[in-house]
Amino acid sequence: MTAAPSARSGDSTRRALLTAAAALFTEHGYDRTSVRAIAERAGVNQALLFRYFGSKDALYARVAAERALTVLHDGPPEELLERLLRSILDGRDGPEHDLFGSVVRSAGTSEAAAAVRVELAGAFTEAFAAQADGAADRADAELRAELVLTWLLGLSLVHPLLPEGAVGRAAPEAVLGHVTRAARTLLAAPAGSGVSR
Amino acid sequence: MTAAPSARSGDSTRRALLTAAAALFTEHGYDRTSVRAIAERAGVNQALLFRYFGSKDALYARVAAERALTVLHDGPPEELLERLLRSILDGRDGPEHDLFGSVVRSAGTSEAAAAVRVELAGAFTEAFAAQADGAADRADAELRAELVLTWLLGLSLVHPLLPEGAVGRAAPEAVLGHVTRAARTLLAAPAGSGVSR
DNA sequence: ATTATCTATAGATCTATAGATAATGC
DNA sequence: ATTATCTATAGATCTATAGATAATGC
Repeated sequence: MTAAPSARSGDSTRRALLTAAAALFTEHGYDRTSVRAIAERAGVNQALLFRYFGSKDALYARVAAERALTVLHDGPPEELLERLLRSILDGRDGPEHDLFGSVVRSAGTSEAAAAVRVELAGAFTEAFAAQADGAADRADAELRAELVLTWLLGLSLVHPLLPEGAVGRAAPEAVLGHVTRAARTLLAAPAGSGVSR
Repeated sequence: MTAAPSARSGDSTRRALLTAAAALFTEHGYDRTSVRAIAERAGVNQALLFRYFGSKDALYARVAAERALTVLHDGPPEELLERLLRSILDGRDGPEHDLFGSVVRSAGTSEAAAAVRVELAGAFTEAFAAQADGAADRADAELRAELVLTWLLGLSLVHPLLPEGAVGRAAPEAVLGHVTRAARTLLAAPAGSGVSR
C-alpha cells in the first residue's frame, strides 16, 4: 500500500527469489541448490540473483536471517517448544517450510550461514533457558536448553530422512507427547540431582 | 599374515582410500568432499578410486557400511548410549572419527547413503528399543528408541557446528549426565503415563 | 534517462574414462 | 603376461560478470 514496487517490479523479483531460495535451501541444503534452480523456480533470470543479492552466500544469509526469528516471536514462549515440534512434524506444507531444516541441511557450507547459526542457536537457547529451573546454575540451565534445541535439530534432520521410521509412522501427537515430557523433565531438573549410576 | 597383499599393493591402496574417504566424508560431508581430495589424502592417484570402487557414491556406501555396525557391537548394549555419547563429545581424535557425523553431514546426497541410513537407523533403534520398557506397546517403544537416536544425531550435528555453544563449553561429563538421565527416563516411561497438559 | 532484465560467456570446479606406462609374477 | 598406476582429457556442472536490450518515469 505505502511504498509501491519500484520501476517495473524489482521488488517482487527480489521477493520471488527469496521465497524460491528459502524453499530450495530448506529442502535440499545449500550445496545441492544451484542459483540456476533458484532463479528458475522464481521465474526470474539467473543474473538478477547476483544483481540483487551479490552472491549465493549472501542470499542464503538473507533467507536464514529473515525466517529465523519470526517463529521465535510467533507466540507465547511457553508454547515455543510445541510450536517448533509441530512445524517439524507436520510436514503437510512439505519439507520446504521446516524452519530448522534449512540450518541443518546447510551445515558446514555457507560462510554467512555460520554467523546466522550462532545467532539463531543463541536466541533459541536463551528462550528455552528462560523456562528452565536452576537460577543457581545459569550455565547448566543453558546447557540443558541447548540440549533441547539439539534434539529439535536432530528431529528436523531425521524426520524427512526416514519417512518409514518409527517417528515417521507414529502419530504426531505421540511424538509430541514424548518429546515435550522429556524436555520438560530435562529443563526442570536441577543440576546435581544424582549422577547417572 | 594369511592372504598377503596382491601384486604391488592394490590392497593397501584400497585401504588408504577407504580411510581417507571415511575421514573426509565424516568431516565435510559427501558434497563437500571431492574424489581428488580423497585421493590426495590417501597419497594415491585419483583414477584408482574409480578403478577400485567404481564411483564416489559406491565408495561412500562402502565407508558407511564398514564403520556403521562396528560401534554397535563394540561392547555391552547397556553401555551403547554412553559409548556413542562419548564418541560424539570427545572430539579429541577430531571430527573425522565421529561415527554419526558422516551420516548426518551427507544427508540428502549420496544415493547409496539412503539405503545405509535406513539400515543403520533400524539397527540402532532396535538396540535402544531392547532396553525400553513397554512390552505392551512395541511400536511406542520403538518410537521412544528412535527419539533417543534422533537426539544423538542432533548432537553429532550441533557439537562441531557450535564449538562455543553451551554444549561445547560444558564438561563432557555434564552433558553425558543430562542426556543419559533424560534418555533413560524416556525409555523407561510407559506409553500412556499422562498427557502433556 | 534510468533501471530492470536478458544474452553470452569466462573461469573454475567436479566426476569419470580411455589409453599409455611401469612394476611385479611366472 | 598380468596388473597397478599415471597422464590427459572429456563432458557436465556451477558461480559470477560484462555488456546489450527493453521497459518504465520524467
